[in-house]
Amino acid sequence: MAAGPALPAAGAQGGSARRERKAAPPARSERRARRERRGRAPPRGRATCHPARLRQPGGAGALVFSPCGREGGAARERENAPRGLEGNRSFACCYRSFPVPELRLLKPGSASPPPPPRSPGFVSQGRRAAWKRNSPEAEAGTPLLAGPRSPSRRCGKGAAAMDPAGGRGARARRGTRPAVPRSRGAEKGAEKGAARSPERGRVAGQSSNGAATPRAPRTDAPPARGSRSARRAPAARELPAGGAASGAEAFLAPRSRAPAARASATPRSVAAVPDGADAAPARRPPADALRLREVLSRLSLAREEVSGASTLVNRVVSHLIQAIRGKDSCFSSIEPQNAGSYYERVKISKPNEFDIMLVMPVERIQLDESDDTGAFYYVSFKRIPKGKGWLKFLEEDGKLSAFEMREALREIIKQEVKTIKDVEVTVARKKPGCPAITLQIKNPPSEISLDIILTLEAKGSWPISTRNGLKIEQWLGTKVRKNMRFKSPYLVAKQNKSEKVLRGNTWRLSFSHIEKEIIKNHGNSKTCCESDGPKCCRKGCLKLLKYLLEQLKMKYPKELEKFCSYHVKTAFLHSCVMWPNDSDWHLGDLDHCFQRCLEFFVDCLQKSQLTHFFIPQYNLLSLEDKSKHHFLSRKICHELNNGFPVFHENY
DNA sequence: AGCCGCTACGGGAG
DNA sequence: CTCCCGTAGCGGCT
Repeated sequence: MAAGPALPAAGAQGGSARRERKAAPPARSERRARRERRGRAPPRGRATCHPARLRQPGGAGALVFSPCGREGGAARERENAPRGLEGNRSFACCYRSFPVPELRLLKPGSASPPPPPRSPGFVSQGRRAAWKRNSPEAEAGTPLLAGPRSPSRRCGKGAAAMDPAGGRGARARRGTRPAVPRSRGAEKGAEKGAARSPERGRVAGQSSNGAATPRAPRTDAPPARGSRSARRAPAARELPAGGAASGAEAFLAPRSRAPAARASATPRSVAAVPDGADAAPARRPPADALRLREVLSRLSLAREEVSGASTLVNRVVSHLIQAIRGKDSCFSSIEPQNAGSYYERVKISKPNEFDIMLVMPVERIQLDESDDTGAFYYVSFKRIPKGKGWLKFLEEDGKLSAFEMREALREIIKQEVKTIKDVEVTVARKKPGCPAITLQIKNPPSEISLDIILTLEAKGSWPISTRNGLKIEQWLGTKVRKNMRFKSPYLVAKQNKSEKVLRGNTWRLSFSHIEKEIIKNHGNSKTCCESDGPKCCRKGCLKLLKYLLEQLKMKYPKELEKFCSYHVKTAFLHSCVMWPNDSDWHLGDLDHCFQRCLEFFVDCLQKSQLTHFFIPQYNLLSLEDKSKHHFLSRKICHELNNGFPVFHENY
């Protein structure tokens, strides 16, 4: 992107009325312009909405899906043999082994041209400031419990009266004064907040006292208003004939779509012809979609719980970071990086598990594969960093000992948790082979589990084993993929169990930071799930997948102990690749999309083949556990064919 | 140059 | 809609 004073901000280029409105305060637009001149990406990199990005699904995604086998061993329908993958190497390469969905691709001539590159978009750097802000002092005024819930959902006035004290001046943030030039020290507390731009959270014409302008209930499809919708129209017009339905949808088996389409607020054409006998087992009553949504709503995190848990976790983490940095010169450069489902916003049920990576940048290291998975490595230094205290973690052969490093960190943490006041924290017992140091934080009446993961940021390019992974070109774009691969790969201190002698010197590649980025920016079009953009059900599907596995694990703890949420997350990411378009994930099609993900996962289980999303040669389902994979696949099929009874069971 | 206070904004809950 | 948390950039300060 050429820099220059005349360069329009990405948001303006995208033509979003909302963004232009947001850019109104002079201070901010000036900042943005300055940022652009300095060649930086716009905040969060999501401001660009290139009409051509909203292309028709010519790349892939059109499919017909047969239901999986029934409980009891009915043969799976296989009449939709894989074909049509030619013309799309990435899919052919990675997904040819999935026989059930049939990817019918448009001919090269009819396919849309490759999408224009997206703006870099991923400008992430752990910022210490954020962590400092979460210090106990900053949190002191934050009440753990929000005020009583307003009886009405539109709680403008009531909400304005809620908890006037609290962290970061947020309560007063949406004042009505225009943005004023910043001056440090002069504006504290409410003043500070009042100085903020009032534009956010308000629509034109809304009264300043917080009373909401009456409006129609929200639907899945935002009404055509503002310039965003208008600009989306050309892209829609590019779609193949078939009205509002995308090219992909035109191919979709109508079987289980009919109810979903009814649930969708967007009028869409649905093929009228049911597809024969295999339709029966997976046909869902129309109420299914509603029930899944009801399940989803049960899984959302309560605000008070989030508030309480995040306060505790942030307090503990910021304390530990300060202490660890000061204790050992080797760890002085650690940066916390939030990871895992809570920070990906796909945590379900309770905010009781947090993952924090403590990232240590390391330069000039050499990675040697420790086995043929392509995931485990020995780490050694090409040149040992001076004065950093690394020597004590090196073995005789020069390999960096993951075990020793983690133990050193663990010792520091064990000492430090004792000094944390007001919060009761204990270090959990070691779990063999687990890269995390798990802290238990008392949060009566329950506990929060905080996983601290020692992570090396291996400055340099990704190992060769990842070369054909991350096949997101059709879904997120080639530029996004390139930018992601520009980021350093991470390594976590994880024992490779396949080693004959466990010496604790192997490190496993970790892509938590990339996964988080993908899940937070999951749309094929950049506006997916933004407040004015179309909502998709990708996250909903992932949450349901996690919930299903969680529930089944509760029901069959012994049989399913080997499965973890990373399996379903991986299957989900593959699903996103197979159905790359936002039109494949309409919010109203939740049940259909969820089934599709599950059927893909079941297929992986039946074949004992679930490819690591970033390391294609790495199979997450080891062949030794075939019977367990089949067990889970049978249980999932049972759920699929019976309306997910396990969602309504309590364990 | 790096730290840190501040502001802005997205996303999710209610 | 508002509220709140997480995230990220700006810019003053050291």
